[in-house]
This record gives sequence, structure tokens and C-alpha cells, in this order.
Amino acid sequence: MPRVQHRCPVEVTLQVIGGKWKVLILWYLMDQKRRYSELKKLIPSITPKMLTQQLRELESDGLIERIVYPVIPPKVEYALTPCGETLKPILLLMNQWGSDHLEHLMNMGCIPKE
Amino acid sequence: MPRVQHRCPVEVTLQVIGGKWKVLILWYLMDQKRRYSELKKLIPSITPKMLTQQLRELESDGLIERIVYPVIPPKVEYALTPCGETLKPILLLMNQWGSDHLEHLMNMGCIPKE
DNA sequence: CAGCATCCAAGTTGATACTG
DNA sequence: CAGTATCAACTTGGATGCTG
Repeated sequence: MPRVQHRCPVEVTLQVIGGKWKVLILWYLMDQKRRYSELKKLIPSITPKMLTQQLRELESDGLIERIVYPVIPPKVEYALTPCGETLKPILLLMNQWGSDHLEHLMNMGCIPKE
Repeated sequence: MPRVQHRCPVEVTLQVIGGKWKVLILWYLMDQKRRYSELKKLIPSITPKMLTQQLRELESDGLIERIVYPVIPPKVEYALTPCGETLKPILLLMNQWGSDHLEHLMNMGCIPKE
């Protein structure tokens, strides 16, 4: 996502959660901390490169926190920051809406049927 | 936005509103019908091509309706469908969140300062 | 385990000019 | 007015291999 000017607050929100995998990552972090490999398992089709990239962007936008444990082998956990927590209502609504309209959108061919 | 499989409903929602300009268009249609040129004025940096493209996608996803008046010169209006209306709570929340966090994000350099 | 580096393909957006 | 068409640029994503 390129950084652009905004005249409208909805654009600001989309700017930080609009990445291809971001809401999904945030969604899985919503109720618990997760390790890198755990997220990779939950989102099988993401490549390590993209997972890292999206995590870094979420981190630099202050939505998630990267917790490094100085152990061998390396252990890293990701968690929502307080700011990230404030997105929960939006994530919940988006989840609800998607679930409410899934079948309809699939029947219209807007969503691939698996 | 490419059409991909979804395991999670939040992705479905992002699929239909995740285009670069879509929430903004939906936002401006939220309380009234708008003409093509009116949207163009409200969103000056969008090109006609992108405006048309995003409108067509929103239309084929069943979120907006294209109303053509058979007059000369041409007159076309766009309006939310009942399905599009159901996105209002999300748009309102996104607007609220963006507005709440705008200053903070700008100070962190996540958002260009104009 | 949790990445990074490199290269390349695909998809998305933009600029500009033109039209019924 | 409400778009199309064409071309170019930019951004994103993916494959693969390697590392502290």
C-alpha cells in the first residue's frame, strides 16, 4: 500500500488495514499472542516474505507488537498493541458482514466457491 | 483485487470493499445518490478509468446500483443497494477509527502530513 | 525457528487522448 | 456528461535458496 494523502478518515483506516493479509493477521491475533510459525500455519498460502512484510508494516503502524525472547532456537511472538485492540469492533463487524453475505456473494459469482 | 479463496469471513468483506477507492466511493454514496461527475469532483485524484472500474466492480458485487436516465446529455446516478446499505455500520466505524487515530498516525509518520 | 536476499511474474494504477 | 482506449509505470506477490 502506497502512502497517499487523505481527505477522509475512512481512507486512513483502509491505509493501515488494507494490505492483502493484514485483517487476517489481526484477526488471528485478536484473542491471543501468536508465534510466527503459528501464523504461517493458520494462513498456509502466505509466503514467509509476505508474512514478514505485513507484520513489519503492522508493527510500524503501531497496531501490533513484536516480542522477541532471547532464547535458542529463536522465539518471537506477535500481539495486538492497545491501539490494535481498538480495531476489534471493526474486525468483528467485518467478520459478521462477511459471514452474513458469503452465500449471497458466492451465488453471484463474486467469491470463488472453494 | 484478485478473486481468491477465503477461509475467513473478514477476507470476504475486504474482498468487496478493499479496492483502493471503494470505501471512499461508498462513503460518498452513503447518504445520497451521486452523479459520475460529482464523484469525480469529490475525489479529484481518481482518474476516470479508475472511477469507472471501481464503480463497475461495486455494481457487479451488488453493493451499488447504476441508474441511467435516457436523456441528452447523458445522466447517470449511482446509489447504494439495500445490500450496500448494510455496510454502513462498518463505514461509520472505519470513519470513526480513522478520525480518532489520524493525529497519532501522522505523528508516527504512518500517514503523510498533507 | 524466524526470518532475509534475489530475481522475476503478475496485478494494479496512472497519464493522456479521444468519443457517443 | 459519462465514459473508452492505449500505453506506461508502479506495486505487489511468488519461488527459491540461504542464515544466525
